Amino acid sequence: MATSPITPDRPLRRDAERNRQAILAAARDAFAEDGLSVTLDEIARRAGVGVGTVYRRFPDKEQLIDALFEDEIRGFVALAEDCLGAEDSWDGLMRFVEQACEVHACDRGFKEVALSGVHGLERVSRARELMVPVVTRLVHRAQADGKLRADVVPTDLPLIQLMLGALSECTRDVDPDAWRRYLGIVMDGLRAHREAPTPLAHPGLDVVQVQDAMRAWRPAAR
Amino acid sequence: MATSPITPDRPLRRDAERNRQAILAAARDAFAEDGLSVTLDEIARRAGVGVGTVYRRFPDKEQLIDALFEDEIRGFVALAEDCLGAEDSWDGLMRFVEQACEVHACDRGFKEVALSGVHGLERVSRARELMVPVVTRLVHRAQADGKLRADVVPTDLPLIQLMLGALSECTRDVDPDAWRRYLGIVMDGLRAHREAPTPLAHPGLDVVQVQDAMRAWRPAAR
DNA sequence: ACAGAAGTGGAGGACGTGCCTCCACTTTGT
DNA sequence: ACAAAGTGGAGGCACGTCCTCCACTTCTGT
Repeated sequence: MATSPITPDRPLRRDAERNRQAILAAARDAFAEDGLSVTLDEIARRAGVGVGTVYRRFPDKEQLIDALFEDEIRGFVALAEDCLGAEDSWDGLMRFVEQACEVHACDRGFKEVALSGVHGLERVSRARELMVPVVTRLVHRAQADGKLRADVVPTDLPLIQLMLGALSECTRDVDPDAWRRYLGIVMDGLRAHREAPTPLAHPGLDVVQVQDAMRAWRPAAR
Repeated sequence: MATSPITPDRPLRRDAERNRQAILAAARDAFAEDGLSVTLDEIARRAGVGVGTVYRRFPDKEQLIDALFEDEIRGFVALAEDCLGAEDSWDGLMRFVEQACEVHACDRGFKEVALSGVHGLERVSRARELMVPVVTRLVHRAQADGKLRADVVPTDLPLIQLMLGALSECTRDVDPDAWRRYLGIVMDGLRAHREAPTPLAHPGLDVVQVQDAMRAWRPAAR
């Protein structure tokens, strides 16, 4: 028994590694389109492999999520740090919230990982925690400049994201950019001073669109 | 065959009518607490009757919902009309949105019937449609007075409700009135003019509360 | 008081959904 | 060419909801 029969980190066989990549790619797409609730069966179907293969590579969905989203979250943190460097503190904050909404609007999986707190293992949670200090500094900087109303606190931002995310979830099929309109309204509410309303980036929906959006709204289950 | 053996509108036997009322009351409570997704089995349990009894009285859940919520919606329309009578048009609008949030926050069933558009039969849908003209007038009146920014449209209101509703769904167990804070921010965004921020009615949440709220957030299923 | 109509309850069947296992088979590397 | 590695997908399991069914109980009119 000089060498154990299975070395834990022996590289995968070539075909197996190819499948692993296919699974990751399929999962990324599926999660982005349909959110984290897609089944591993569906991911297998998209990747063109059997369910068994998926389960061998990723013992459960959480590990697949963890592997996929750690990088994405870190990338997003970097993006937030970039907003800290904007010359105008309000623009930086605004850009941050807008980009967050953008990502949430086109990647449901990311949104769920970022907002929900229940998904992901250590790696993702640790990455998520990196957000806190950056957001705090974004808020305080804009307040120090007198641009952001003094009575908001950093923890307001995730909740505002949550509101806009819920909206964009409903309007995604009706008018995918509708959230920009409501982001405009909320941001106007966040300004410290403002004589006139800032023009809204997006037109209002008509009655039929609102009806369809409402139909898309699903109450939290159970 | 002078009289058919079963007259369609013969009154129920006394005990049956008592049970019917118990079912309606239990359903009202259950829907308010847990939303429309409660099972008829659960409603039966709460009413202290068997499932069979519930199914005999209300062939399916929709009819039960229809029977329950028609009145509630009409009552709410009346309340909206009342806001139209407020001497200050902005206060009227504000009161309307606030009351809507209040109802949504403490009666999940009502919120789902009012917002989702998929529940309820004719009676409820007809009642829901009564809202449209009232909301339109509330908005136009506040705009005519120069209080509400000119670029909002009546259809913005349901979507704003939806945003705040999503938020209040998440924070209900952490801080049931947290929605008031974000309503304050949004309303400030809706004002046509405003030098300084209007003081917020509710303090911000701390980091732990936000974490718990996020944990409560459930992405739209499937 | 009694007959028969009306009403009851809740076990359990039908169905749907998602997770994951298992093993006869195929592919790869040496 | 042969063993080790990898595969696929049918199907088992667990769960949850909806709703039916019928032996039993309760009511009501006479």
